[in-house]
Amino acid sequence: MTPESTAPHFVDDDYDDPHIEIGGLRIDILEGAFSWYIRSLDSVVSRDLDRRMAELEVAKGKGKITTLFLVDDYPGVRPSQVADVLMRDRPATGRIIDRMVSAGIIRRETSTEDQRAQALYITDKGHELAEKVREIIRAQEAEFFDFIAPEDRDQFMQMLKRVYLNMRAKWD
Amino acid sequence: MTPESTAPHFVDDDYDDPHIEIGGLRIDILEGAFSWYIRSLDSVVSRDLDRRMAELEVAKGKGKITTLFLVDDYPGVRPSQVADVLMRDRPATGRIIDRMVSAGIIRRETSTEDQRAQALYITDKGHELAEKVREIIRAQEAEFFDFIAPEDRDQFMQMLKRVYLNMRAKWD
DNA sequence: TCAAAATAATTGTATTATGCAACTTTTCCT
DNA sequence: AGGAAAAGTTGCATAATACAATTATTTTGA
Repeated sequence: MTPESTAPHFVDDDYDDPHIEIGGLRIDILEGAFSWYIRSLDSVVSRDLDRRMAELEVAKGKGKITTLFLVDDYPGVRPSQVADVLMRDRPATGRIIDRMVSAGIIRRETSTEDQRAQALYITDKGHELAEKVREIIRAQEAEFFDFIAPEDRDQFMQMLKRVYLNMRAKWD
Repeated sequence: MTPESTAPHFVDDDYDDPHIEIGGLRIDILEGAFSWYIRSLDSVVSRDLDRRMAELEVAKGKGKITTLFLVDDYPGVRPSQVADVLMRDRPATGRIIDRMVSAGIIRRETSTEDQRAQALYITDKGHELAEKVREIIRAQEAEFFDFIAPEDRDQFMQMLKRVYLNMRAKWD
């Protein structure tokens, strides 16, 4: 989108500095741990996302956005399938769905094939919401990760994807 | 540690597959968003970490581990400095500290130079705990990210570090 | 065929996080 | 000295979160 020349460049950062210093404190111990970076990045990204979506019905917490998109894309999807994508247990998934149903975003029906199971459907309101949320996420990606140069962008994305897939494999 | 040849290799994965499929559902929409991967990875990593630390006083939630290490490494560090590292507001940080003080992990004193401020110190119990936690994190890193080949490991770490630093810059 | 096992989802419980706004106390600045 | 700034605390409203136990339905298999 933005020409590479105008965007701040990834390589400009002192990325090869062996230690990170914050307010005079060197946080050496924490470095070297993937988990620490992942968890720190998550805080910032999630908080920013919450702010951008503050007025929408799917703000706060992890799972609602993915659920919204899944139901929007797969009419009749079942809670257990959603739980599987979310890598969360069914109670947690069920409560996410509860709230979304109360908000009139999705609709719950009993599956015709299996009386135990439910089939989820998006409502008109939910579909509109999904469009808004997609736009917000696009905006966040553009504004928040703008410092990553296009080449590095692909590489970082591929790495995240690999780690994600391997982590899923470990999870199942 | 483990020789490269025995570890499952990073490059073996179908990392260049353009879409990810879970239980028959293609989650194309979610791909392309850094935030989605970061948030998903966080869930898994954090949950695993919580399990490993279930019996310890710093289990659950983000911030306690970093706080523990900071106080252990920097005797007299102030809550506001901790909040700065955590990128969290002071109430949140204060409550983390409250619980750690109650648990006898750290000690709170009024700073001698500034009557408004506090100085935090680790207790013997806290120091022991820090050692245990360091070991747990080492174990998690080894077991959880074992599929990343050594070369890729450095690369991924550098990328995370760059993104982290840029995100901090945006935050301040 | 019918009881046991597996599967789908809900409910209950206890703990914790989270962000924001309002407030107190102390220090800094001019 | 007087107001602004800074360090922490408290209150409040929402919600997430994991785990155990329960109900209802379907599948399995002897």
